[in-house]
Amino acid sequence: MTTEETTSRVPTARARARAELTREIKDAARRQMAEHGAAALSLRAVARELGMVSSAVYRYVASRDELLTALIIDGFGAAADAAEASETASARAGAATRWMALAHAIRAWALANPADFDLVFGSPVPGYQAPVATIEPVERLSLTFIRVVADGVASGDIATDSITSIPRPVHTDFARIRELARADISDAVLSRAFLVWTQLFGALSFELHGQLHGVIDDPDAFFDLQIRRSAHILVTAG
Amino acid sequence: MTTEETTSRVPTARARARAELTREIKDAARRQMAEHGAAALSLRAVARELGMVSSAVYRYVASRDELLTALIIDGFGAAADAAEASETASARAGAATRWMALAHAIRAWALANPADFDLVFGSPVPGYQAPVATIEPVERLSLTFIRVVADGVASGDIATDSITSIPRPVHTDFARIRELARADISDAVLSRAFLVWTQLFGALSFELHGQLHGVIDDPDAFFDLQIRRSAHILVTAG
DNA sequence: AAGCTGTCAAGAGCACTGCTCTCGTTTCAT
DNA sequence: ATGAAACGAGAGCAGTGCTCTTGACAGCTT
Repeated sequence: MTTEETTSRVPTARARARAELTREIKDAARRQMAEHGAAALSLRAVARELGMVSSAVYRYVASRDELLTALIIDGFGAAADAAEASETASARAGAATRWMALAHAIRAWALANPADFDLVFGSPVPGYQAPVATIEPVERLSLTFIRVVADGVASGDIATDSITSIPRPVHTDFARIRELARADISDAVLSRAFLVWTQLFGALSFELHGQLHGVIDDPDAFFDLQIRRSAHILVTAG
Repeated sequence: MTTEETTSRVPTARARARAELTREIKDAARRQMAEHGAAALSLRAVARELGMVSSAVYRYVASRDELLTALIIDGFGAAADAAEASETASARAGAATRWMALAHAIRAWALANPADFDLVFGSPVPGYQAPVATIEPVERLSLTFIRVVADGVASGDIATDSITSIPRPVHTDFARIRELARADISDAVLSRAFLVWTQLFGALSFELHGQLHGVIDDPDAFFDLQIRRSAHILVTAG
């Protein structure tokens, strides 16, 4: 993080020790973040856990924010990876099936890494401003979804109703997305796609933040039902 | 908060001063929370703003968490109030119209009080655990929504498809909600209601957390479109 | 009117945070 | 072998929530 690697072929003992320690710091930070939340991540606590003094950690990590950023990129990259894996695994299936697989993959990741989820989709940590580098994995995740939709449209799985009138400014936004994703998805379908996409994260937010407590006892079954409905919405002309 | 009021009819000068200062503390805290986020709320900063020393604030507020709780209840009560107001204002309209009005009211509140939104629906503040008292306004908000749905079912605005098979555990959960809300809403409709409800908060979360930046330039138009779609989903049998 | 009681603002202090700087030491490359 | 770079440790600054003590004052009772 702080310094440049030497260009020697064989990594020196120091370099290896450095890589090792950097990894340990990230691991400890990840553990703490998972346990006490991202906002409570403390460099001093990380240092304590590793049996070193706080200032020593700064040899490996420039700042708390930089560490946070690294964790975001790693953690969220994992989400994008999981999504892409589910994508390729069900690539031959219909659009509805693929969407459900994708949604379940994202949920599994979110349940396993709630802190990462909050870091990207939740309220931002007070002093922390997520740098541009963090949007790359988010974009990858979104594009995975858009690809499912585009394929569904191409294969005819997703009905393309043209009735719904799309307001002018939204049409402009949608046109840009089409261009960016290089996918020919009609405004109506794009709007349905946004609907199920935001619904997914709304449902995850509710589940992760305990909003379902005392209301829904079986979140798994509930989520599955919800996502089946959303798949139907995505596929069927409204 | 800390001490008991005297039982005298006319409030003494001291009691009035106390009430006044308590209000000022809450106001200042609310301002700070709106500006820097809930997690960054600092009692010392509040004290500074009011020109007093930090320890003096503890005469009026037991702890930072208690202050946070008070702000949640107040702020979220406002949301429930706004929702109920929109409810009574459009009580004679159809279910779709009422739902759209309710959604817009909730969005308006969320945009005006993003910190409160995060405090209730976002990632919890590190050390803070929301006490039970805070769920009362949340429940009020949910019940307002359920009433709209129940009325829509009763009036025939909301189609009651019975085809969709609901898993056993979810059926049990739904039955309890029916009983709790004293509303006769079929499983299928209830499931649709959950869908649009979570979609609403997913959309708000995306908008409030900047997830739409560079993607959607006109959030107002976009939200309106989304909520029209969700109204259609709520009303139409899937 | 005097005195007692409880409330008040203020300050010092504890343990914690992120972060910087300095100081010797160790390691590596030349 | 020597000089530079990297390193761990420690002190220190400014900030946080919160507690305890102190001295001043208001309001009620006698």
